[in-house]
Amino acid sequence: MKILYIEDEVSLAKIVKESLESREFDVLHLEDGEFVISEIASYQPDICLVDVMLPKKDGFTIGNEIRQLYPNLPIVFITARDQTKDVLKGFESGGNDYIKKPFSLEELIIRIKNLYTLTKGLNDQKEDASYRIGLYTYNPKTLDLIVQDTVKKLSYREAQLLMILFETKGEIVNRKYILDTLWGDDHFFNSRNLDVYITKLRNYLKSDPNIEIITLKGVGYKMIW
Amino acid sequence: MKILYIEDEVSLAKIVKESLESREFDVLHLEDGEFVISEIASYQPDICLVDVMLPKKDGFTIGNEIRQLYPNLPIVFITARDQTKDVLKGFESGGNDYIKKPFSLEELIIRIKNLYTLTKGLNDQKEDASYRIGLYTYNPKTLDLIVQDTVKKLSYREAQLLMILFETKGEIVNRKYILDTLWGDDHFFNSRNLDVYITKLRNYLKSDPNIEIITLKGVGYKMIW
DNA sequence: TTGATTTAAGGTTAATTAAGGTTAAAGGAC
DNA sequence: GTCCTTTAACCTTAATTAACCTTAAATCAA
Repeated sequence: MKILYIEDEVSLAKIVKESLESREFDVLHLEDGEFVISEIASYQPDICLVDVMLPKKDGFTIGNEIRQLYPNLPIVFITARDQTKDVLKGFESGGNDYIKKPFSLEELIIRIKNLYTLTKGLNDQKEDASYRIGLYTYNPKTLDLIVQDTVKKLSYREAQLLMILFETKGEIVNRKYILDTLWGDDHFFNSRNLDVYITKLRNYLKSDPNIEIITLKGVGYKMIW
Repeated sequence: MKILYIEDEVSLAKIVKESLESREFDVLHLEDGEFVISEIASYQPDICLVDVMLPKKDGFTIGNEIRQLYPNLPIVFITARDQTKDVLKGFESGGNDYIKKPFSLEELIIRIKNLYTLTKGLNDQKEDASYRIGLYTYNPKTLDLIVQDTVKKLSYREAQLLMILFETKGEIVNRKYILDTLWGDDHFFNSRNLDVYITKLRNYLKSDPNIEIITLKGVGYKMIW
């Protein structure tokens, strides 16, 4: 996880950078925001940590510049103790947070992690993405299978099976592979179990006639849409 | 091991103090040297860490005062980057050291370390470290779970469970892991106990519909928001 | 070679069992 | 007493097992 850190107090910055690095964060420290846009372009940070009180350009101005080009890049502002909340209000959107000076390192790390996980779905397609299966949308985080207005929450087993079929879309998955993956072995009872779950999924997915879970007898399954 | 730390830059001081404390040092921070003698008398430090550049009374003056009354108390001076060695020469005796700003925490610790001992006490100075859980804010120190205007004070067990779920946000936690961690074993009664606390937490957290504690039957739980 | 028959694999639905949820009451610590 | 934790009773739902049905491949008779 990469953090762009803009702070003019060199003594503080050095300590914070060092501490963050000891916790496996990757930190680039800048003393001012002069070249922040080009730095973001080359460094590709996951989060920005910006001191509000800066000599050349103040932190909010920098924040605005970042927002315009990178609307989903989370920013944590570091503000003076006595600064009012009102000043920050405009920035308290989903992608921002602030922390008061003097701050606890623990608190800073928690806020960074929190903000990052909150927003990572926005920039990063991988983490919070939902999958499209024909007319359906499946969200692996919430286990929700959605079509039009209806939401079906899948059970653990259903979700596991759907993911295997999704991952191998258009290809053949061996029955044995599914059984071993989900139940640990391909014992007779589990085999019948799999049949049951295949039926369930076919049922859940029947709103879209183009989605098919094709049986390849003696071999496995193939899901297409 | 107790450290008396005199530093006027509050931001830097807080981080240094916290970092030292996280390594089992006990730190008393003063923003100036005004009452240093009485503080030493009551706090009984093993070492003093003194910034040279202070607004009211400069660090060397403080050092001299300490020396007169406590000739054997070691003092580490923190000096500005461009300050010459000559200024410090008079103080480079057996009982003193100095470190240049900006300094590495590791370097500081090495210099202090001659009296390093492990103590059990954890850092209890963390002021308002709090966690964000959806619309909620949770303060692990006060055990307050806050949403809008309402504050719910969690019990010990509730807090433990919430922390486990929080730490593993978005990931699956095994039921067994929770049971072993909170109750020491996964006997039947404890298992029912866990169910009770899951219900409680779900209730407390229901103001934010995006927060879910998903059951993965036969496996565990996954908290998302 | 081709259609009928066999057979094993898988499909469907329902019953059973096990896991967990909910609520309330009992027990304990302060 | 009061608050928290544990125990308990009963309820709900998911996972498994079971029974019976269907289908596709394999075998076989003409």
